[in-house]
Amino acid sequence: MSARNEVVSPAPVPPDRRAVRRQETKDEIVAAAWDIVRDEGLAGLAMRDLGERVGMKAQSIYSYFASKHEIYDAMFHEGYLAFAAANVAVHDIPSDVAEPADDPRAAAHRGAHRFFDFCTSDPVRYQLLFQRTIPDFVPSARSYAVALEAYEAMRSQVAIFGITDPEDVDLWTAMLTGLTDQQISNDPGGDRWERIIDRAIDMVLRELAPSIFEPTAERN
Amino acid sequence: MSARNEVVSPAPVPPDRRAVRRQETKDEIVAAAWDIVRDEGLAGLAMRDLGERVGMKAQSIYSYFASKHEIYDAMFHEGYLAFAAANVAVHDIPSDVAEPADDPRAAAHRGAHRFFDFCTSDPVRYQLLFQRTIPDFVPSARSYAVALEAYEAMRSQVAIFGITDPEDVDLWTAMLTGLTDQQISNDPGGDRWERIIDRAIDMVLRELAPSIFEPTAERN
DNA sequence: GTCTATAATCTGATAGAC
DNA sequence: GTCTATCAGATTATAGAC
Repeated sequence: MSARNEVVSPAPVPPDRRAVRRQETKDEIVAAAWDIVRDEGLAGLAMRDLGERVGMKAQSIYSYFASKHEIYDAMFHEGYLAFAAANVAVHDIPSDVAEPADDPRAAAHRGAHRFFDFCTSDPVRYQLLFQRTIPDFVPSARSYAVALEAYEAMRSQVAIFGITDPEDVDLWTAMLTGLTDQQISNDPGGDRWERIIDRAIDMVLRELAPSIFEPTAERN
Repeated sequence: MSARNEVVSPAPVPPDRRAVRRQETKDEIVAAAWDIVRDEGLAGLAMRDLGERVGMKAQSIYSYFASKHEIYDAMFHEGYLAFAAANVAVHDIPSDVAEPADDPRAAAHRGAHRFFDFCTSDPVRYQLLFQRTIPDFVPSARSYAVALEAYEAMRSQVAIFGITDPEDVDLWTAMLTGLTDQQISNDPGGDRWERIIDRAIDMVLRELAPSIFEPTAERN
């Protein structure tokens, strides 16, 4: 990331302190943007407010981001990195605790709750990442690549449960986003749809991977 | 559609022509607002553009609506009326054609497709009615009542399929909005999730109302 | 009921001094 | 890298003439 070394001191890998500092400030700006957006809504991000929150004039932000869209893009990028991390984390859970690590049904339930929690914990992020709600915003190639990676991670994730057919994957995602969406839109802060996740997941698994429910299921 | 008679002549109930005219103009403004919003996004509604589209100055609109929010509210109101109408329409379909009118499974499939079509045919309307995306907008009591009515209509609708338990209804709505949402967000204009509606509905019915699938199902 | 005029404010973005 | 100054325009909304 900060690979450009401008001044090479005696060290082998001299971190360009200029670039590091710069990146820190950019991160700080993006963090402030998230704060604002959570308060004012996704469309309510104004350069003025943003500058005020990081302690500089709005115009100075243009030293770090060429436009407002570039800030949205950085948020999009960051959001999908977080999403991918949340999904991957499903793997490294207890390996030999209560439930066998390779119990696909338990893994499916965990995965569903992870996704649900990730989305409902930050509705505005959900809006930015998964709904097309900012009219002109188109993610950059770099950010879009991260989004695709995250989707692929999810695909390989559900493949563990035995869901590989594209239509099956679509049914899975529809069920999950449906629960999530209803929770966010109709019971924000509550748990009305969270309560029925396990039931919904079992229903879907029974449809898509019934072998999971067989007494001594031998996968594949 | 154009059922309102403007000139009544010797009729017993003289419609206040002033009021009628006024209502017509209000309807025209709201219709123009929908046009703009479909082009520019829900947040992209500007009084200037709105005035231009109906052929008057922006300021004149304030003779009809006290604020921009009142226009959003009128759209919300109109949208839920349309939603209720679309749902109710499920009843009066073929009564003695191919499928028996009281075949709950077929009725469920029809209802699902109606909802799906209603939503995907106008994503911005979907956004206004079902997602909280305009930060400050809160529907008026009058509009909210219509929204509740529409929800109740949907409830009595699914009751026909044998879905009455609140949690069951929530699972039903989650599945439907999930299919809808994925279609709008990830394949706008396509049919990737539309294709799996019937399968998804059967899956849900098998979970919520399995008796439907019994050879000679006697309901209740 | 529609207009002109205008208030009062916010918008994203640029130029150039330091 | 941050600032001042400023552009060029948008926004919603009100006052008051006609």
